[in-house]
Amino acid sequence: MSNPPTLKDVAEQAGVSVATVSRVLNQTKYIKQETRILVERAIKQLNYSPNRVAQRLRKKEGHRRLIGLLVADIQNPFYVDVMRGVEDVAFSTDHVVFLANFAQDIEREKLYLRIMKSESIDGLIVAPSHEKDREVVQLVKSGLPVVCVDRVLADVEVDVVLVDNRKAAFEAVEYLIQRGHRRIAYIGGLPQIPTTMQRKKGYEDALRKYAIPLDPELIRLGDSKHESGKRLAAQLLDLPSPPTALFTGNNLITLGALETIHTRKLKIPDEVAILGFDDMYWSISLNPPLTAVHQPGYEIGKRAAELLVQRIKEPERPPVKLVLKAELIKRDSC
Amino acid sequence: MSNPPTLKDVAEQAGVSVATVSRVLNQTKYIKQETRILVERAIKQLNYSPNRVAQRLRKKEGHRRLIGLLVADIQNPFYVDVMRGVEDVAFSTDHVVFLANFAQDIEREKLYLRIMKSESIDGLIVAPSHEKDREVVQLVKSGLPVVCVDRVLADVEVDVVLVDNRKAAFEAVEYLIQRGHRRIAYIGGLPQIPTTMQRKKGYEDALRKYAIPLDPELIRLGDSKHESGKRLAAQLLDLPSPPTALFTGNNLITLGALETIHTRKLKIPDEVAILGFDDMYWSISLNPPLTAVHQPGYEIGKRAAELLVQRIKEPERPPVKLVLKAELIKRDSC
DNA sequence: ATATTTTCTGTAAACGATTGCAAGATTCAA
DNA sequence: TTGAATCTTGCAATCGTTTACAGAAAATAT
Repeated sequence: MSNPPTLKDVAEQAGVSVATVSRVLNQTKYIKQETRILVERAIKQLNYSPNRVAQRLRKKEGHRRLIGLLVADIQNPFYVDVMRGVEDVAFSTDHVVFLANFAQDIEREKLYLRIMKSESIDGLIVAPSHEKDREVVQLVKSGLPVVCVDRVLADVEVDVVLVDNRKAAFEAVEYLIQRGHRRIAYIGGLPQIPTTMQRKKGYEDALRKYAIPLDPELIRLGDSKHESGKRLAAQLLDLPSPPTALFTGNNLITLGALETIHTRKLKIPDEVAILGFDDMYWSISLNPPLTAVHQPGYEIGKRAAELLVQRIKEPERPPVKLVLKAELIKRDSC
Repeated sequence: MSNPPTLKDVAEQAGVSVATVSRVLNQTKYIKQETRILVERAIKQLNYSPNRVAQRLRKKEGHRRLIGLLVADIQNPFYVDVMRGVEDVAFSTDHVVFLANFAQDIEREKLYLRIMKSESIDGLIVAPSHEKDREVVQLVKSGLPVVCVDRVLADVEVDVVLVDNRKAAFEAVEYLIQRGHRRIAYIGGLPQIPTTMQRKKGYEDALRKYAIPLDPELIRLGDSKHESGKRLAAQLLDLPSPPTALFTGNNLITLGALETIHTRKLKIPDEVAILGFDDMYWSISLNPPLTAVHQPGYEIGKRAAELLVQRIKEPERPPVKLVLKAELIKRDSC
């Protein structure tokens, strides 16, 4: 109903000018005790709090900064961890995060990028949907502080935080081979996502090292979501000569594949083994406890946020590539 | 580096006044074809997009609206579903959502409410941390369109979307009793959260109906997080006369309790049964497939967003309470 | 031909804050 | 008492938009 009180309202209530009120709020020196008290009382009476929209418009160097966080899929627990990391840093460094989820949808990503830009954010953390993502590249070039997480950007210098996906995938598949598997399938996500291809390369590296022929039938790419994991796992298991082990390219795919295996009442790992990229904190409660590649999602988010905060302060610092360690957690699914 | 182009830049480039550019952008009639083309070309050349901060400051009505979504815990898959529901509606009705997660921390909730308010959002969807949440009540009273999800607010009229928690809990516990359990424990979340208490009441209703004495030892409230589920389950299992079944108050608690049970290598449901409030789409892949109360999280979010959009358009509409159906999904954990 | 209506465009005042500048009020020294 | 130095405040411009108002140009009517 009634609009929130403005500086002007406070000024009238206190009988001073808006400038004075502003100065009280911004802790400038040279304010008489009396007026300060007067103004503070008025602020309390009206329950005034400054309009950040106006502040952002006016100030170049605002106090509490706005950082955008654009993630690929909020349903994926990995990104939830990233987000928590970002948020904790933001909170403790007096930043606010504007989160958007584009659900692996390129159109939505574009829209949100436009919106973030025009919300005049002070910096952006993003997992670009592909290496050449034009919109993101343009944003970087325009001088906006940007940090990429999980996925890299080609042809442009930018801070990035991720794990060595190829190596992690290699180690995972090597482990499967060491456990005696020869027919190993890879279920990946969207082909344009850099991690999908990096993990595929790691998978191929491992097969090559052990001289296992690559069977294209055993490589299936989907859309990075639960449903595609379910569907592709079913396709693979229906093969005349089905794989004995599944290497699944992300959390959601893993859960989808598990669902297929369970509805078919297959025994893991005896009838089919599974190893997932991305761990979940409840992996131990899955049936059976899942062997998985653990990416430090929270850490990734935290580091990315720290880099961003730094870059906002010091825009000319040369870009950094931070490669964190991924770790294979051995449990009982293979 | 270079600041983003403004209306003024476009105007200069096109050789017209800023007003004209603005009119082209806002599709006003009375624009000559020639100038329109001129302006559009300039816009494209400069890759201009309007500054929404300035727009929000200037306009009261008629641009892409900003709706705030304040959730209690982004790690909880239930809220992720809610969020997706909200986001889908927002997207298709030309709204933008500003998401914040207060991680069950009252201080953080307060901060984010302040921030949302001063970001001049057009409406808010929130899961208040307790019934009398002063900040939220004040926001409602100030006339800001607000919709509560999952949790109610006392003493104030406001749109709300939730399930009948007491009834759902009652049915769940009744089911446990029918399966032969007599010593049933309840592990709840934070005591000040309305749902914690509603579910506790449902639990007590069921015991009372079957004349099972209430043992206060068997009721444990924690902080709604994974870790507390883990810890409280351990306490319960260490009791001289431990419960034969656990009724867990939310997703994260359920996963925590499962972890405890699994690290102790106890057989579910023979040695201890478990029934969780809140289902997860991968519940079937848990060990064993989890029996759980399914709340329609996506639907809750969707309905809440619809109500909010409606209320923004028509602020005087009387408040609505939408009670959706929760359903017990019977699997193998009890 | 002029009068009237309809198109088109620019000027300038908002929106709610911050801030350089200058003037008025105090204090203090001489 | 006077002059300088130090506080304290208000005026007004500014950030990037939208929009009421008015004036100019074109189209139409008389």
